Amino acid sequence: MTVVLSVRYRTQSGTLHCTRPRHGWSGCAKFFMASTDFLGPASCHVCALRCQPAFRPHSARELRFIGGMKKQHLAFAAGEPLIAEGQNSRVLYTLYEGWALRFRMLANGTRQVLDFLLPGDLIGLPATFPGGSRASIVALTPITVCVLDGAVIANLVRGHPEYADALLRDQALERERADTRLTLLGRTGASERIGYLLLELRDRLRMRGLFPGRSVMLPVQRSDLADSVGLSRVHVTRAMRELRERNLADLSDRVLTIPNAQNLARHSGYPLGKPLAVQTLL
Amino acid sequence: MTVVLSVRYRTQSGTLHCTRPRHGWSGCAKFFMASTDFLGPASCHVCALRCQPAFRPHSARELRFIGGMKKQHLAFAAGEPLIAEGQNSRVLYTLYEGWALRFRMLANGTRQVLDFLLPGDLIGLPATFPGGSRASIVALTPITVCVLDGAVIANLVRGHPEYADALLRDQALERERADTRLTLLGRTGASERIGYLLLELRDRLRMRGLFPGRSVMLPVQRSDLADSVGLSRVHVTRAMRELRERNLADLSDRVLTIPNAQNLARHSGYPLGKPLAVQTLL
DNA sequence: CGACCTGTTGAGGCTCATCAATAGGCGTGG
DNA sequence: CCACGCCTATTGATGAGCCTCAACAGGTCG
Repeated sequence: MTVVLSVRYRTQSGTLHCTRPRHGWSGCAKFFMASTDFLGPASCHVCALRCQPAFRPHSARELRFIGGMKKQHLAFAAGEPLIAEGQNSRVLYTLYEGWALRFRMLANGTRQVLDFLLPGDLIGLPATFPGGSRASIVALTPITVCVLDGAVIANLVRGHPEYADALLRDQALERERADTRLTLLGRTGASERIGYLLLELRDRLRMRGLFPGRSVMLPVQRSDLADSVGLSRVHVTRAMRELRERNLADLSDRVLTIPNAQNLARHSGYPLGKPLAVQTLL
Repeated sequence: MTVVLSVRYRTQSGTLHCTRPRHGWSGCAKFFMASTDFLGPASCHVCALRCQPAFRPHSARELRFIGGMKKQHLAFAAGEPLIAEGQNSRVLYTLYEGWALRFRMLANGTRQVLDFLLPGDLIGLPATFPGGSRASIVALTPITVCVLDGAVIANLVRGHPEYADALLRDQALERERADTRLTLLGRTGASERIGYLLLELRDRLRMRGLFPGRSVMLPVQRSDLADSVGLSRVHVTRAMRELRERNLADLSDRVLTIPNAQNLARHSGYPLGKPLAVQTLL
C-alpha cells in the first residue's frame, strides 16, 4: 500500500501547491509566552498559573512536595514533538506556557487531533505506563513545560492520598470531555462541532485567565480544527463562514471573536453556565 | 423546537411501524447469565471472572479488602437503567454477568453509545464525583453486578497504593480506547468503524473467556451499533452487507462470525496481535 | 391472530470530501 | 528592493458517502 505523504502540483497560473502542512508559529512567541523567567523548583509557590480559577488550591506542604519532584523547566519550539507514538517515558510534563496538540496518525496519512492542551494540563501520563500511548504530542506554539520525575505518581499515591484522589477525578473529567467529543463527531453537524469546540476552548482559556475579553488569539490553523472535529480543511472554512454570517463566531487572522456566547451555545448545544470543574495542577 | 421521540405510521399493506427502539432481551438470560448463584462477599476468592486473562491477579490480602467493600449482588433486567444522566451515587458496580451500555442522549433525541460494558468492567466511577456524569448506563441484557461501597476508592488510595496505581492505569487504558473511537469516527469510513468495533469486542470477550470459537452471540441490535459508530441504522445494515459479501464478518440472528480475523483487521486498521492490557477487577 | 418490533432494500436528497484555482502572507536570496 | 518558494485561506464544481423516507418480510409475545 502506498502512503501519500505530500502532493505537489502547479496550477495554470504557475503557482506551486503542496498538501503537506507546516507549523508556522516560530515568530509568535510574544503572544503565547509570558515574559517572566522561570525561577526554579521553589517557584511553585509563586507560580502564575496556580492562582487561576482553573486549578484547585494547594497547601504549602503539597507545594513543597510538587516542587521537590520538579526537575527542570524546558522550552520547545513550535512544531517540536514532545512525545512520539508509543514512546515510553520516565518523566511527566506540566504545560506551563503555550499550546500543544495531542493527536494520532493513521496508516493512510491522515491525522486525528485528540485534544488541545493548554497551560496547566498534564502531559505524558499514559506514556509512563508500559506500552506507552498511541497518541503523540507536539507543540503548537513555542512552549515551556515543567518536567516532573515520573515517580511522582507512585509517590503521590503513596504519600499524598488526597492528591491521588484528585488525579482520579481529573481523569474522570477528561473522560467526560472525550465522551463529549465522541458525541459531537457521531451525532452532530459541522458547524455545531466547531461551535462547541470554540466555546469549550473559550471556557478553558477563561479559567486560566487567558481570555479576558470577547476576542482572543488562537494559535490554530484550519487544518488543526479540521483534524480535531473530523472534517476536511475546506469544509471547516465553509462551516466557519456560516458561523460568521450568522454572527455566531468569527475566526479571522487567528483572532477568535464570539459576539454572543449564548447564541453560539444554543446553536451548538454547549452547556453554557454550567460550573466548570477545577483540575489539579502538578 | 419540537423533539420527536417516536413516530408511528401505517404502510399501504396495513403494517404498523414505530421508530422507537426497545430492549428485547428479556428471554435471553440463558445466554448471558451464568447458572451459579452468588455466594456473598467471601466469594471474591472463587470469583469465576478473576481467573480470566483479562484481569490482573490479586493477593489474598487484596481479595479480603475487596470482599469487605462488597455490599451485595444485584440483578437488573434488560433495558433497566443503572445510572441516569447527572445522577450522583454512593456506590460503584462491577459488572459480573451480561452486557451494559454507556451512552448519552442529545437534545434532538438521538443517542450516542459511548461504550459497551462487559463482565469485569467498573461502572459508575464518574458518578461518585460531584456533578456526576453526563452519561447514562443501561443494561443491554439481563445482568448481575457486584455493589461496592463508594468509599472503596478513598480507602484504596489510602490503604492500598498498588491498587490506586492500577486504577490510574486502567483509566489511562480507557482513554486510549476513547481516543481510538474518536479517531475512527473522525477519520475512517463506515465498514472500517464497524469492523474495528467487532474486533475490539472479540478481543475483549476473548480475554474474559466469552468468545471461545470463531462465532459468538452478540446481544446487540443494529441501532446499538449505529449509535456507537455514528451511523444510521440503515447504513449499518448496508456496511455489514459489504463485510458479509467480502467474507470479513457476518452478524446474522445475533451471531457474530469472523471467518478470518487477519483479513478483517487489515480492512479496518485493527492492531491484531498487539498484546492486550490487563485491567483491575474490583 | 394482531400488535409491535427488528432487519433489509430501494429511491432520492443532503452533507461533506476532493479537486482545482486564486489571493495573499512570510521569509529568503538575488 | 523585488522575485520566488512555500505556505494558508477561500471559493467553485463535482462526486461520494451517508441519511431519510418508504415499503415489506419476518420474529416474538400476549
